[in-house]
Amino acid sequence: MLKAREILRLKHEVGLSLREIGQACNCGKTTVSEILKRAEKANITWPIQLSDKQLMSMLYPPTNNRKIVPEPDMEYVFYEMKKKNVTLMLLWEEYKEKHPDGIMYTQFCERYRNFKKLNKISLHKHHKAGEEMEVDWAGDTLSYVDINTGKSKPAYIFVSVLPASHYPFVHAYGDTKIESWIDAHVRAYEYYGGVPKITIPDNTYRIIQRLRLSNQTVLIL
DNA sequence: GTCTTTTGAGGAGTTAAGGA
DNA sequence: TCCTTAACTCCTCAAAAGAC
Repeated sequence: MLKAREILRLKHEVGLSLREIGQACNCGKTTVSEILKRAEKANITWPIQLSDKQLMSMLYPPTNNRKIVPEPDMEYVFYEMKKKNVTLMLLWEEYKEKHPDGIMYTQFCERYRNFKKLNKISLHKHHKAGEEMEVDWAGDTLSYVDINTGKSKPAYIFVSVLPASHYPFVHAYGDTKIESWIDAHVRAYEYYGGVPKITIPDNTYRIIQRLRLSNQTVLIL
C-alpha cells in the first residue's frame, strides 16, 4: 500500500513517467499504470487523505466473480435423512442429477454437518447406572436357513441396552409375539444379573403359565 | 501510454486414503 | 457412514514483460 501511495505521489507531485515511477518503486510500468487507473476510477485525488486500509479498499474493491454453484437444500436433506435407508450419498447423487455443476460429495457432507450443528435441538438425558434398560426389536428383519428343512426363515432381533454404559444384549427369535418379548426380557435380566422392577399387566400370569407349558425359561416373580 | 499475454500466489474445492 | 487429513486441481487476480 505504501507503494501505491508512492506511485500516486511520484505521478501527481513529481510528474514522472510510468517507466520512471516503475524504476523508482521497483515495480513494472504496467503495475504503475494499473494503480493510476484504479485511483482515477475510485476518484482518489492527491494529496491522499485516506488511511492505508481505506486506500486499499478503494483501489481494490471486493469482487464477486467467483463461479456461483447451486446450493443444496439442507432442510430437505435433513428431512430425508430421517427416512429409513436414505444416505447422504444417495441424496448427493440426487442433487447432482438436478445440478451437474453443483458441489461435490465432501462439500455436501460439510454443509450437512454445519446445518445440523446450527440447527441442533437436543436434550441431554442423564442415565443412572443400573436403573434403566432400553429394549426394542431391532431394524430390518434378518433371515436364517433351517439346517433341517433347508428353508429360509425370518429372524427377529431383540436388543436391550443399559443406557448408562451402552452395555448391549441381543437375542434372535422366530417371531415377535408377546411370549418371545417376555422371554427376551427374562434372558436380558439374567444376562445383566439384574432384578426387574415392573408393573405386571393382568394377563401376565396366564402368559407365564403358557410359557411353562411350552418348556420355555420363565422368570418367577 | 495502452493492450495482450504470461507468471505466480493464494484461496476454494476435489479426491483418495485411512481410522473411528 | 462419518470424519479427518494430505495432496492435488482449478480459478481468480495482481504483477510483470513485451509488442505496438
